[in-house]
Amino acid sequence: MKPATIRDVARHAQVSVASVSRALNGSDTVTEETRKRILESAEALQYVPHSGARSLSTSKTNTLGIILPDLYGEFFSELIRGMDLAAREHGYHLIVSSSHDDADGAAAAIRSMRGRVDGLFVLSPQIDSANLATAMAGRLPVVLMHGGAGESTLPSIVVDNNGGAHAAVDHLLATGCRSIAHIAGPAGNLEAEARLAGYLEAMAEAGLEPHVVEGDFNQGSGHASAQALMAAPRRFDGVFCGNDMMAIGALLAFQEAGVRCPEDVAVVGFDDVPIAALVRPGLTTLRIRIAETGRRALQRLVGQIEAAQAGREATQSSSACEVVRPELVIRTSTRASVSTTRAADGRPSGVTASAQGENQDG
Amino acid sequence: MKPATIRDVARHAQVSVASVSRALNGSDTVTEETRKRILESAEALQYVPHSGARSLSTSKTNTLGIILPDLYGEFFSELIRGMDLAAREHGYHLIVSSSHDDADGAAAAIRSMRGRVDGLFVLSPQIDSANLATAMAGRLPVVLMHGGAGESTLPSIVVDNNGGAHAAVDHLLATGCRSIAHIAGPAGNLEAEARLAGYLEAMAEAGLEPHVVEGDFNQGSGHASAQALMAAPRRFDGVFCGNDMMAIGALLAFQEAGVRCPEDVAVVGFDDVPIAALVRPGLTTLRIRIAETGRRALQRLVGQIEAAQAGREATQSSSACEVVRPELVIRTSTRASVSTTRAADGRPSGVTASAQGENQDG
DNA sequence: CTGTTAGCGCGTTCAA
DNA sequence: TTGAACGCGCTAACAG
Repeated sequence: MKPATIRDVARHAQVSVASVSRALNGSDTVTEETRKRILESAEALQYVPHSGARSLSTSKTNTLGIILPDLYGEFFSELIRGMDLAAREHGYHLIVSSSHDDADGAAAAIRSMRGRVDGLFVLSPQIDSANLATAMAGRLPVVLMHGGAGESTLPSIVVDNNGGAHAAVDHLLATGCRSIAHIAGPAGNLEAEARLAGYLEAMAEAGLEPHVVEGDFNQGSGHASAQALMAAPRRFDGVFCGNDMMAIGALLAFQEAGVRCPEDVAVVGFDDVPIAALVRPGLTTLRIRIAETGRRALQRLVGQIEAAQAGREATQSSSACEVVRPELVIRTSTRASVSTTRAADGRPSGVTASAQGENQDG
Repeated sequence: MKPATIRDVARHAQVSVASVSRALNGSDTVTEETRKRILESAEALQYVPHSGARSLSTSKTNTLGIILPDLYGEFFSELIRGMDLAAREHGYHLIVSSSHDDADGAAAAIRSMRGRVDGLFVLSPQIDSANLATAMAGRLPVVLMHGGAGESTLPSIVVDNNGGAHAAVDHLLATGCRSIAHIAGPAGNLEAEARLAGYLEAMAEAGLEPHVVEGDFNQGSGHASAQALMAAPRRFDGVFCGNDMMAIGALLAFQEAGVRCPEDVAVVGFDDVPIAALVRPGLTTLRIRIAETGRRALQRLVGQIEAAQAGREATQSSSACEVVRPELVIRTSTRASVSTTRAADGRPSGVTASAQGENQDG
């Protein structure tokens, strides 16, 4: 009744377990005849290697863990999708652990990964470097993917939120907006704070008064924040939202209130999740090639793991902080530009004018 | 340098490994004093139990596997989200294995799960019962979640696709449509085929000529199919799409072509993914409470596992095929109804009139 | 109450 | 080329 083990196969094939192991793992030197007999026995017994046991003896799980924060949405789906695609190319499985609203929870999740994974992606913005270091007793390879740009010495991939926010404000300015509000992400979230900081800086540089309402990165809060904005005495003709989901919520709120977009108010999001191109008006946003970033993160983690297995340290570049520069994608939620936009780094940006027809992924 | 093991802790605390195990697992009888000493040693050595090793000796991984098909999207994201939430309540981790476009790939993925998980969700519509049975050597608890309604004796959760399709056609009919086309999902996909069959039946019952174009469940194919529909000589005033993503693609295609929805053509989708409520016009669709279905599936799988650990068979109900009945959600992509709609099972349906204001999830 | 020992299923030396 | 024995890290009997 119970699944066959390697010893069952050995007995059936009249050989030792060592030979079975060798034959099945292809590598070593085995007589063609005995190998054939072993394979037949394995087939007959429907033998399937026990990954757990194998992991224990090889100290290699071929599994990677992902520590996610509480909030969910298209951003993380896309990221995981990109990672997953790359993972199977490299022969790895993915184990996800989400819903970590607090730092302790995330730390516990990280600890529970020991002996279960070969490496870890940490996406929880709540957990700070100190807690992380404590939780990481064991030198598990890791790739950090939460906001704090290079504040840790661990390998990481971060988005240039500040630059992206600047580009958003610049674009709104260039298209004629004079009074730009910001619907921010939740306080305490590093990504949200960096985007807010970028907004404040850009506004200060332009000599404009900032106007901030706090949301929580979910679509509902974007809706509510937009209503709050409309209820306030202060006028505005442009809104930069901390992410796309809030921007979509805002778009709907404006629509319900009879406020036209982009004529009356222009809206810019952040992330370029797939939905952004599907709403009307199409959402102008800062594109992060999400799935590709996920793929890239996976490559780096695998690189670390392989390096650790072989030599000592990973190649120099792999221990650095890689930064992803968002790209402004102009759709119809903002008006036509009247002057040249500048990229986050000051050089001419690769601005993408996105046509209506882009909505074909098939 | 290497992580501390239980023996390091035992040595440090001057006790045996057994005592350490007992102290850490809380259960047994240990003197308060020695327990305290052990905990201190564990703390000092930053000891973290090795889940892999523990799994091997307890033959319990506390991990559940999910075998996903190739296509990704909001539907699966939502489902996984629901599962994940429930999983951590039950103390389980989730390991995902996606991108299985063919039956062999899915079977291989299932095999590779041995020794890695305590149970499995199979969502790949490509794998048939025969292959599945072969791959499942080992009596691993499983919950099937692909279209084939009850064709297997394994526990499963299936959507009443046929009934949902009937409801969609009935609704279009009730709102005055006379010529209803169908954008179908990919051939070979059980869900897609069941929805197509339901459409064909309902059309036949109404004495109408069917009109089918095949898509692939992605948004792009919905866009292309709608264009194909418009290019064809045959007129139509309603479209039932195999899923929401294709419906959204179709919506955009109509918009681009200047065809008004719902005035010129009414559109109905299937699934009620989160985006469905966010596009304009709001998409009328058949709601599957996706996250909740995921939660339910998890409960059933855990129920099976616990039953297998304890007694013999799971409770009778857990080995059955549970069916999820989609609920018609009327938004603005279809016109106002002029007569009463009937539910899939013939009784008055719990039709939900969804207001504009529903777009607040916060 | 605690320590010793035997597996869990597999990879991998080391002899033969 | 093959086999016997050990170890991966931990839990669970069985003694003491």
